[in-house]
This record gives sequence, structure tokens and C-alpha cells, in this order.
Amino acid sequence: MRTLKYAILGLLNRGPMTGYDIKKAFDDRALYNFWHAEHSQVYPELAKLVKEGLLDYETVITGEKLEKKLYRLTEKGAKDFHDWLIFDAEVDRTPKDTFRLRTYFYDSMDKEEYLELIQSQLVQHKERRDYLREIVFSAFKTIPDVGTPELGDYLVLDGAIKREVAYIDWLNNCKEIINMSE
Amino acid sequence: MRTLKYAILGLLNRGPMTGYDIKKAFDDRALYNFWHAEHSQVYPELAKLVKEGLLDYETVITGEKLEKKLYRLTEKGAKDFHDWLIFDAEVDRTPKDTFRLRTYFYDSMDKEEYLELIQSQLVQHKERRDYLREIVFSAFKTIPDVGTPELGDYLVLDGAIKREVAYIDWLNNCKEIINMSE
DNA sequence: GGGTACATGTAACTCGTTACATGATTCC
DNA sequence: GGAATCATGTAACGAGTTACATGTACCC
Repeated sequence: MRTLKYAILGLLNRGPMTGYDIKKAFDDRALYNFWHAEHSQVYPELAKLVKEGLLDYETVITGEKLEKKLYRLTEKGAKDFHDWLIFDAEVDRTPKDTFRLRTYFYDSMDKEEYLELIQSQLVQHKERRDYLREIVFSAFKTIPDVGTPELGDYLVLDGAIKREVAYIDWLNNCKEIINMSE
Repeated sequence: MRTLKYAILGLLNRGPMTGYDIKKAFDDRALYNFWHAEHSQVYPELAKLVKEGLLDYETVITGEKLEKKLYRLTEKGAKDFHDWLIFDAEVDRTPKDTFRLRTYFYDSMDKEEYLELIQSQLVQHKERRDYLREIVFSAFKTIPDVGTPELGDYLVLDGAIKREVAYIDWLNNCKEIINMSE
């Protein structure tokens, strides 16, 4: 599927960036919630995209001699990205989840052992939910205008919060059901 | 992390199985929602686990000469599984999601193009939600007893439904916000 | 001078998917 | 006899993580 390719093309569609910038974007509060790559994946992919004619770059010197490569989309790259973007794909395979797997095997644990795991998951997911809410609260006083890239950030952050809320809801339900026994 | 290893150990903890049985279990309505592997991953992993002393197997003949390997946990395998099961791990990295990525780049699409994508996602996720609800409705007249493996199935299916509901809720919200303009 | 961030790469390894490859059993 | 299912494996490739490796620029 080469989704990393399109994530990179999409970022460069907003303007020229270096590999370092792209890696930083992948660590960003919004993008981090549904896409990520290490720089060891980014640099080879950039080289490949240049070879494929979807990108070109210009070498820029910072200070005395620090070279950086500023990548930008070629016309072909822009077209390829847009074709992918509007392609009506099937939904992704349901993501793997190790805690759900542990829950599936809950009957091989003592009740107390499982409840401790649940408790730890609850703490971690609540922290994440609160962190995301804080970001949205502090960055967006109101819903950004349609057409701005900021609305993209807002929408995916809203989705990330809903995902955490649903997970917490499920964890509480598991806890309640397991607790009901006796 | 070798989670496939523990998924296999967990299944065998319920009783002896062949590689084929394990692959079938990965396709099962409940497990499918959060873990999966092809047989090309299962068979080599089984061989590896035997070499590591966590499994052994007995060769069984079906019919005239069809050989199958019936794997079961060794004592070491059972201990290793239980140690993993109750290990308080960090939550998984947030899963990658190509539609969320497309939404992040929504501003490079026409409004109509994006709304069509949303519509398709809504149809697919609603189908999945309804399918999961149907399974739970037909398989569980009431919540299974604590201690039974069936409760594991029930809990993870409930989680899968909640995940779909939250996704649909988010899609509707995106649709509404994008539609609000003009 | 030292620490942090900027900047770019490669290597080794694990994990996951699709395709290749083969053969037996069961049921219609 | 044919189709679906049972049964087990390997090969090639793509995707992703951690570690190795190097050097510059900027700010205090």
C-alpha cells in the first residue's frame, strides 16, 4: 500500500521540507495519533521518491557548511498524491491490540490480576484522553474554518479523543462485569 | 515484543491444536477484531516455539496417511504465557489509520470528494457494527459467567462494537463540520 | 565549553503479507 | 469425479524498530 509514501507526499504538498522536518511532523501531537515513522524509514523513502520522479530537492547550507536537502513535490508527485487521496479505499484491517488479546485470555488469570491490569490501562488511557482534550482546548478556541489545514488537525484530534473515550468506556465495562462475580 | 508467540501460547493453553486450527482461530469472529496472522507466519513460529522448549507436538494420522501435528504447551510454555499475561505493559502505540490520514489532508480535496469518502467509510463501519451486534445478539442470550472463555469472547466483541460506534460518531461529526461551510 | 537541537544516513533485525508449492480427506 | 476443506510448508517482499554512526549550529 505504501502509505508512508503518501504521508510524505501529503506533507510536502503543503510546502518544501527536509527529512528532519518530516520526522518532526510525524511526532506532532495531531499526526502522532494515527501515523508515525522513524527517520530511518523517512530518509530512504525520500531517496526512493526522488528516484521515482515524485520529488526533487535543493541543497541548502545553514551556517558555515551544514547541508540540508529541501524536498518538494514534482508535478507527477502532486498528481500521484491527489489520486491516492480521493481513492475510495476499503477500511483498514482492524488494528492489533495486545490488551484486548490479554482480555480474550482473561480466564487464565486470577480476578485480582486482571483487575490490576485494567486499572493500569484506565490510568494510561485517561491520561491520554486528558492530554488530548488539553491540546484541543488550548489550541482551538473555536472550530477552525473549512479549507484551513488547522481543521484537519482539529478533526483528527477529535477522533483521537473519541477513540480514547470509547476505550475507557469499554475498560470500565470489563471491570464492572468481572467485579460482578460472587 | 513477540506478541504472536503469546497469542499462540494462549490458544494452546486451552488445549492441543494443530497449526491449521490456530490459523482458523485467528479468523474467528472474536479474535479477528484485534489479532490475526496468516498460516505462513504461524507454522514457522510453531517450529520456533518447539525449538525453544515452550511447545511439543504429537503426530496424528487422519484417514490413510494425512499427517497433522498436534501441538501442546510444555510446563515452561505455560509459565511463559502466564508471566506475559499478567505483565503490566504500556498501552500500544496508537494504531495507524489511513482514513484519518486522508482526513488530516482533507484540505487538498474538494468538499464533494471528501464527503464521498466519508459516506463510503460510514457504510463500511455501519456494516461492521451491525455484523458485530448480530453476532453478540445471536451468540449470547445473556452475559456469560465469569471464569468461562465465552466471557472473553463477549468482552472483546463488546469492545469491537464500541470501537465501531465511536468511529461512526467521529465520521458523522466530520461530515457535519465539513457540511456546515457555506 | 557544553548541552540541545539540527541534520542525514546505514545496518540488523523483527514482523507481516502475498504468492508459490504440494498433497490428503470428505462430502456431494 | 470435482469442489471445498484439511493440512503443512517456503520464498520474496514490504514495513517498521532499534541501534550504529557522524557531524554542525545555536544558545547559555
